[in-house]
Formats: sequence, structure tokens, C-alpha cells
Amino acid sequence: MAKIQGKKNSTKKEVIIEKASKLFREKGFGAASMRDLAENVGVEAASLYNHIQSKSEILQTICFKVANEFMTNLEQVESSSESTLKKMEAIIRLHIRMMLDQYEFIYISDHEWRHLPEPYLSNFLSQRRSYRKRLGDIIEEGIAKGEMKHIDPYVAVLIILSAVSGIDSWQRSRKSTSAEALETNMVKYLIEGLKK
Amino acid sequence: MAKIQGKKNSTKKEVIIEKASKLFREKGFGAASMRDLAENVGVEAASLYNHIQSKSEILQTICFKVANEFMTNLEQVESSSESTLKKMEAIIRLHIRMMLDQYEFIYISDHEWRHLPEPYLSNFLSQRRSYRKRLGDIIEEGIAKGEMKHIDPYVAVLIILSAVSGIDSWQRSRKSTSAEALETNMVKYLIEGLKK
DNA sequence: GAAAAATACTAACAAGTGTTAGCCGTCGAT
DNA sequence: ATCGACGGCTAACACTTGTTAGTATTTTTC
Repeated sequence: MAKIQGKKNSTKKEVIIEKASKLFREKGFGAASMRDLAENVGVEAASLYNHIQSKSEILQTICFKVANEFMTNLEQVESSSESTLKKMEAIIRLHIRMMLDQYEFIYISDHEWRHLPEPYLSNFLSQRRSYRKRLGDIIEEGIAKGEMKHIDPYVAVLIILSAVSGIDSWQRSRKSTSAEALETNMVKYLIEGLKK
Repeated sequence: MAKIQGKKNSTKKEVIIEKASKLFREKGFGAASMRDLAENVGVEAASLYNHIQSKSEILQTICFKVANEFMTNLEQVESSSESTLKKMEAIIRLHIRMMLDQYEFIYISDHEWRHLPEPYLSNFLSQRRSYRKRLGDIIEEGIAKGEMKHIDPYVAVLIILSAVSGIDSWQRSRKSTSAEALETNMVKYLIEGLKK
């Protein structure tokens, strides 16, 4: 029953989702067609439906895979016994690294979630809201403990998340700056801005 | 020859572009249809073509209007005789304010430029590259003059532009934080991260 | 090797896409 | 009063969309 198609030991469904993520990023979810996708997979459009149920199921899979991964990692950080600054640094580094090596998935989760059908859309947004809230709580704690400067936690979260998400416009022109330098400099900037 | 339709003294073409910007933001350029737009304007789809030439002409108009506005303001700042820190602060404040009161236009210019047809796409991207380069030059000068901490200028620009662009996800949930507080806190964070 | 399950294909659907042609009414200018 | 431009309308075009039915072909299981 299992199939070992594609390049490595991955389901055809996984291959489809991988190709789709590349396509969705390039053209946007709305402008990417199933016939486009089929051609990239090397198959006729109708054949895709033996592995997936609909176009938007692909989007759902990608968005929630990313959301869950971030959520899981946040819980791990939260339950650690580091300082609040170290916690934020860990989260920032994680975001940067995921952006670097799961670029396509994260880009789509960041930019194409608008096209999720209900009730997934509401679900996704509520998960996102919760994530940001919990990041804000860490910063609030950091301020209370005197480890961070007095700043609106929500604005700080906004800046941090937007900044790492902006790496997408670096991805193409990765000429001058290396990945390590990018991470180092970003952490420097973003953490210095928090420190008291 | 001029017509005084819409609400204020604005051309019908301007009304169309305004409605379109709202629609493109909500559904994305690809998913927004001309019939959708027509309905919002209060007219049949075909009638739109008495005022515009194509769907993508609308996108071009919006994208280049925004790009030119930013470019003009950058030139003004560049030619001033303020310190490099003041220059960056002025630019950041300008970005935030434009994001607040020209939200729809800027959002589209930020997120939907991918759908520009050539040669406008290349043109747009080159203008964007130039803008970032010149911002980076200001920061480089700030470092050389000892006003800013040693940081990769390109990364700093990336962070700043992404952060202000991220205000879009604030726009909807503008409950807790006021516009002034948002600006104050953002400037605080972003400038503190630069200062030596 | 036969039976069964999985997955490919072709053809087609109903709906929606941007856009054009051609027509008709409403104005302001001559 | 007439002309001509303007801007609205209806119909239609040529295509693309996501998706389904039905059938053939390949692959797995026994």
C-alpha cells in the first residue's frame, strides 16, 4: 500500500504538498492552478485527487503544520527555567532557523492563510492570537522582573514576528549576508532593543 | 469633461482604484474579480473599462503611487542636515504614519506586487532595491560616525521595514494600543536597537 | 499467476475569468 | 435643434478554474 515515489522515502501526498508549497509561494494560492501543480508533480490534474481531497486541503495542511510546530516549541521554551531574555532569544532563533530551512511552508502560512475556508480560518487565527499573547506574556514578565525595558509587549511582539517574517525578502538576494551573519545580527538588534 | 462622482471631488477612476484597493487587500489580487469590483463601485463590470484599461493597470497605479511617495520623502530626508539617527527616526515615523492612514494602498504595494506584469515588475523591484540600498547607506554612515552600533546595515533595514509593514496585522485588532502609543513604542524599540 | 487495491488516464461539467463589441440614453456645446 | 462625446448597459467571446465520473493500467497481496 505504501509508495516510495518522489526522491526520498516520502508519500506522494507529501510530494504534492511540497511542490504545492513552492508553487503557492511563487504565484500565490489564488493564482496557482491545479493543472500547474499537476505538471510540477508529473501527473494529470485529476490524478491529484487520488491523494488529496481539495486544493484548500493542501493549504490547511501547510498552515496547521507550521502553526503546530511553533506552538510545540513555544511550550517547550515556556516550561524551561531560563531568564525571560534567554527565552525570547531562543524563540527568535527558532523563528529565524525555521524561516531559513522551511522557507516555503512558513511563507505560505504567513501570507496565504487568508484563503483558508471556514472554520479553519477562525481556528488558525485564534491559534495565532494565542501564540502572540503568550509571547507578550513572556515580555511582560521580563519587564516586571526588570530584565527588559519598559515597552508595550504587544508592539514588541509585533516587531519581532514581523522582522523574522521579513526574511523572505532576503531569501532571494542572499548574496552579501550569510545565514549565520543574518541570525547573529538579527538577534543582536532585536534583543538589544528589549534589554534594559 | 470632468465628473464629480463618488463622494468628494474625485474622478470615477479614483473611486475605482480606491474600491479596488480595499478589495485587493481583502481577497488578494488574484482572487478579486472585476465583477466583484464593479459591484462595489455600483456599476456593471464592462463599464469599468470606460475608465481603466485593465485589471493590472489598477495594480500598477497603486504600486507605483506608493513607491514614488516613499522615494520622494526619502530624498527629502537625505538632503536634510539632521543626524543619521534623526534621519532614520523620520523615515520610520513616516512609514508608520503612511501605514496608518494609507493602509490599503501600502498593504497592496507590499504584498501584491508579485502580480505586476513585466516590465513593471522589474521596474518596481529595482526601485525597491534602490530604496533599501539608500536606507542602508544612512545606517552605514551612522555606524562610521559612531552614532549607531556596529550592525549589518542590510539586516537593520530588513528589520525596520518588516516591522513597520507588520502593522497590518495590528490594524484589525486595534483594541488595546492606540495609534500614538504604537508609533511611540515602535520608534523606541527600533531606534534603541540602532543607538550605540 | 489471479484477485484486489491503488492510482493513473481521458473527457467533461458548471461556473467564473478578463475583456471586447455594439447599442442606447444623457448630457453640454455649437 | 443637432451633434458628438461620454458612460452606462447587455451579450458574448475565448479561456481557465476546481472537481467528478468512468475507465484503463499499474502495483501489491495472496
